Amino acid sequence: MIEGVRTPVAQRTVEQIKAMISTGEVGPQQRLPTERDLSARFGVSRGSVREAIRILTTLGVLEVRHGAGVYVTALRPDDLLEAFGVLSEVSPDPTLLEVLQVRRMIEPAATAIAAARATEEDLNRIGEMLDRLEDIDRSAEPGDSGAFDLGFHRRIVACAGNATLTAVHAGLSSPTLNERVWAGHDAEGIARDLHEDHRRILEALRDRDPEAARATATAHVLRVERWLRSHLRSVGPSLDANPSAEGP
Amino acid sequence: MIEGVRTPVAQRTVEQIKAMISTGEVGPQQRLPTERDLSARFGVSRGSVREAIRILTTLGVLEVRHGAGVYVTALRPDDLLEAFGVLSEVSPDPTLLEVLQVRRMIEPAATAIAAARATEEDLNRIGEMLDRLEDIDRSAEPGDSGAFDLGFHRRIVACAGNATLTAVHAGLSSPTLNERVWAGHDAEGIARDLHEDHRRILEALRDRDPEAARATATAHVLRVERWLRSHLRSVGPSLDANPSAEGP
DNA sequence: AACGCCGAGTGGTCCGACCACTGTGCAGCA
DNA sequence: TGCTGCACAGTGGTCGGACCACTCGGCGTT
Repeated sequence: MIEGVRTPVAQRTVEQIKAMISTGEVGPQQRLPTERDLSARFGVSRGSVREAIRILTTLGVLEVRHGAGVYVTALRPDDLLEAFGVLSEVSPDPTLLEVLQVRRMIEPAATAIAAARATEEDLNRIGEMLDRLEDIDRSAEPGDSGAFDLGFHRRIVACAGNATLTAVHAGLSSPTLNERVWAGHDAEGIARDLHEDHRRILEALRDRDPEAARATATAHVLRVERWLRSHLRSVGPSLDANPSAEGP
Repeated sequence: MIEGVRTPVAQRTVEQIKAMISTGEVGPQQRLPTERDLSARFGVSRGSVREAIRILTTLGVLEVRHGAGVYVTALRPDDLLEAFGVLSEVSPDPTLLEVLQVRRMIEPAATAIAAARATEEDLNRIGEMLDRLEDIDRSAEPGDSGAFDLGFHRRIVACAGNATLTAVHAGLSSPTLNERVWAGHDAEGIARDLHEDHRRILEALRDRDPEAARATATAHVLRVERWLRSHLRSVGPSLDANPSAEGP
């Protein structure tokens, strides 16, 4: 008997709930039966149902509203790739280099597409973000500098019109990663270079020039990558802390 | 109390466990205190601790061994991106096109790098896999055809030597996705084209020609992408995004 | 008609008990 | 002496019930 595999109850429950979604018994945005009902229906304890729900919530498939019920998400890529962020939170430093290398593959391509697809309004908003970013940095107060840098790149990628791409890119460029890359290394003159990169990227977008967009984006990521590589050895391996309070 | 935000206990526990890892109290591969100990230490119930552990397990940070204890994983990218696969399991069909578009960005780049880095042994194993794939398809038995197709591409990407890239690519090319793309559409003559693509890619790798590798890989993914696009309409819209983003 | 209160129902948390599995050390055997 | 095998203690896995915190809709007041 090869048989004899004991599937954990919680795991089995996960499959059953996924099945409910696959078969269409509950569709996206729709409400699931109550924990107590599911418990009775599957013949398992409520605690096990809760663990299953926790798993699917972490995976971005379900969404729990206290006092209101459990709902299936829209199942859009940004829902399902939400958990992606841990990568840049707990990974050892050398992995950050790998992450940047992956960004060097997708961000230029995305920027090139954005050059062809971005609307005037998109470009204006990207420009505004860049203005604010430079204002902040000029005022020598590195407050949310990273947040706007992030916003700049994300908005560009979003212009490519591919939600999956946007979500993957978001996972590879979390605030935590940015923080870890620049931790304790403000200025050093590289900020000016980065701003220049940003301006060139924006120009390429305004020119509707995909090739220029690709090239400038590549150069930008490459600059960060090289900077990080040269500064990694001096700090040694570490796992960053992360008291990240969720916003929206 | 200025405090007004009520953080769920389980969520807080997740942060506390992550902190234990961040501070180095427990390192990769090491064992965590028992659920009961953590329960006492954090002043929360064992059930809540379990939910927190479930979350971190889903994220690939922890690993549970029944009867032996809870361990921190190696925190390698393939651990942390394991959950990635759900994307291609529950996503609506249109998302599959987006996924392929992302693959079109990273797979050619990865193949180009592989052309420069693959060892002789790598190339031989890739070649063998291709032989088996063609054997299977020629025998008109589409059994594990998909598995070998997957293996072929994954092995190439692995040659790029970037674990993060490998993990991301794996998430974007799961068996489930392959299955969904080709479901019920064996042959149709496209199989021959795909094999030809594969051979060309392998030739480029053997020639150590990154540009050729990039071009052939792009052509290959593009072929799949176009095929899928032309076959998606025939099945009609499945779970497409809906305009009902209203709150109750 | 508009506002505000309240209660039923939902998820959130806790407790204590028992089951299933693992690893280890001791006892028994060869 | 050396190995085998079993029992035990400790761990995660599951269960049931109880109570708390929150949401929401309906009912009453104004």
